[in-house]
Formats: sequence, structure tokens, C-alpha cells
Amino acid sequence: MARKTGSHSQITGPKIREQALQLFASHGFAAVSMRQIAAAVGVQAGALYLYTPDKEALLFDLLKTHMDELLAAWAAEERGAGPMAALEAFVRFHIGFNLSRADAVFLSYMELRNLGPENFAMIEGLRRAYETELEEILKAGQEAGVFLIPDTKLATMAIIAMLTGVTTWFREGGRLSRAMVADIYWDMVRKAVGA
Amino acid sequence: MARKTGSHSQITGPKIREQALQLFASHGFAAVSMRQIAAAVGVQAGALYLYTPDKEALLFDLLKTHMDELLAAWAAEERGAGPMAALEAFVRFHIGFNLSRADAVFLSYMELRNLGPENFAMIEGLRRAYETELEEILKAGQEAGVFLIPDTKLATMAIIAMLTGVTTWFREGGRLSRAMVADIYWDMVRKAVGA
DNA sequence: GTCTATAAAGTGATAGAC
DNA sequence: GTCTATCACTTTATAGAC
Repeated sequence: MARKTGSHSQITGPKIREQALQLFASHGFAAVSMRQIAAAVGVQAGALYLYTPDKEALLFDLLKTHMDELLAAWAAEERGAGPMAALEAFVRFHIGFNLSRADAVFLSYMELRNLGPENFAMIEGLRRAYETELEEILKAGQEAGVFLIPDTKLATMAIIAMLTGVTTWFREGGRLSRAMVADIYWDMVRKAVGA
Repeated sequence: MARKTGSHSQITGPKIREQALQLFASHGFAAVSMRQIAAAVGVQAGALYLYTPDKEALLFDLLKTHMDELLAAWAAEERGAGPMAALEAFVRFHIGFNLSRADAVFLSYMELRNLGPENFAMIEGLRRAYETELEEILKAGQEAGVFLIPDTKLATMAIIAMLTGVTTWFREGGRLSRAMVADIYWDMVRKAVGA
């Protein structure tokens, strides 16, 4: 029998983060109330405060977790030998990882402004660390004469924006599979860096 | 002498749109109250409703105006002869126009979800019309054998995402001028399409 | 661990005075 | 054209019962 009151901390915590992520991504952080999140989880609003001190901390937790997982996943990725193989690995990794977490990606790019200065700086730092991973690949390729890039910093921003943009239009079951999209984007990136 | 009450409709209307645009872009549509907008303009909240029926209509007005101006400006742009010249014109136009209206660009990509279905469809249609302008250039170049593009639809999305991304990091007075940035991006786009 | 109830403040929008 | 005052409602967050 279902009971209205009981101990579910091990399931409620993850459910709150899951529902908050989806609601924040769909409607925006400011547009979503704690009552809406609670309703989606199946608890009353007051219960949320057992898992987060306030609404902003909930957002920060989602963003921090996402960035940590992104960096950890890239660190664990096979990246082959040489700048060319590393760039291809990065392109395929970025598209694949971001497509599987479109909500979190969207939040990371859009809702940073709802964080306080210290939390903002933390997420921004992690993002920059990720961008630096790509820039180092580009620099290495440039120095090795494998790539022909007018400005590695701009190329970094251009490539990341281009790849991240996939999440705004890609739909599972559409004209192209993830693998086909990754192939096509890799072709464009490869050419763009003069390889 | 300043007076607290009087007729200023010709100045108040534009001021409301200007302040609303900046506030919406900075904090998000849902996070900004009508009272905040009124305070920024220098009137009381009630006065705003002489210029807009409600908050959503104010957002729609900003987005619609931006898209109309974007399409009109591109239509008026010199674009040279042939796909190559047209693509270069598009790249330089897009970067230049978007950099001069970073707030509106940000709104157009982020706050569509706050529109009702009919207003959403209208803005989305204008955006697609703009994207089609680029896609037609790519198709023409592909057919003429000037470009080598695996998929013109994906190339369209990739290029627009890449160019629009400039608004997220460009700062006036930084390391590179607008013209230098446009030169570098044009170099990358040109290579990416195999030209 | 979750509930109900509530405090204190803010929200969009309107009515009527000037 | 603007202001003041206000309605009806929602917001985040907390206190205390169970």
C-alpha cells in the first residue's frame, strides 16, 4: 500500500534533481516554482528543503554535477595519437555527450546568470577548463604543422559553439542518426582547421 | 522644471522597449517584474499598460521587431556575384549585425519559450526564413561545384551556431576588433565548406 | 522524511483620481 | 499620460505536528 508519509531519502533526492533539471530546462529557472518541482516529484514543497538549502543551491548542484561529469568523461575518453586523432575524438565526444544531456547543456549555457558571484565563478572556471582541453589540441596541431589555424582561441570558441548547436535542432529518429551527424560535423571541423 | 505627471508617449514607448530588452537579456524574462521595468524607465508600473496589453506582448514586440530588422537588413545588404561572394557577405553581415544587437540576439534564442503557441510560431517562422537565406547560398554553391558540403542543412545550422556564438564572448576593446574577428571566421567558414 | 500551515514579500494587472 | 491604491494570487522559506 502506498503511504503518504515515510522515508524515501534515497529515491527522493535524485528525483528532485531529475525533475528540477527538466523543468528548469523547459521553462527557465526563474519561471519554475518550488511547488512545481515538488508536484513533479510527488511531495509537498516543504519537503524539498530537506535536500537543498534553497532554490539557487539546487541549480548550482545541477550545473556543478554536469560540468564535473563532462570533464571526467572527457578525461576518460580514448583520444588516439597526435592532434588529428585528438581533435576527431573531441568532436565526436562533445556531440555524443551533449546530445545525451541536452537539458543540462542548455542550463549550463543559459542559467549561469541566476548564480551568485562565487558559484558563477566556479562553473565558469570549469567551463574554461573544458575549453582549454580543445585549445591545447588545436595549439599542438598548429605547432606540428598539422593544422592551419589563424587564431587558436577563436577557433576553440567557434568549434565549441558549432558543436554545441547540435543540441538545439537534433531530434532522435530524425533524418540523420547521431553517428551520421558526428561524421558530417567532423568533416566540417577538419576542413575548417585546414587539415 | 521636471514634473511628475505629463505627456511623454513619444519618448516613454521606446524607453520601455529599450529597458525591457536590456533587463530581459540580463536576468531572463520570468525574472524581471513589470515594476523593475517601470523603475528603469522612470514611471510607475501602471503606466506600462498604456504601451503594452501585457508582459508577454512586450516580449513578443521585442522579438518580432528584431527579426524583422534582421531580415530587412540582410535584404538590403550588398552580396556580390556568385555563391562565394554571397557566403562571405552573409558571414560578415551576421557577425556585424548580431554584435551590434547582442541583447536581442540572446533573447531571440532564449526566451521563445515564454511566448504562446501562435506568437512562438511567428518568430520561429522568421528565424527559419533567415536560415533559409544561408541554405540557399550553400545549395547554389554546391550545385555550381564551388563548395563541397556533405549536407547543406547541417552546414547551415553549423555555420549559424558558430557565427552567433561570437556574441557570447566578444568584448569591444578586447584583443581583436570586429573586422579582425570577421576575417578569421570567414577564413574558417570558407575552409569548412571546402572552398 | 514528509506533511500542513503560515509568514512576509512580491507578482501581473486594473480602477479611478488628476 | 501618469500616478496611487488595490485585488487576487503566487512566491520562497520556515515551524511544528506526526
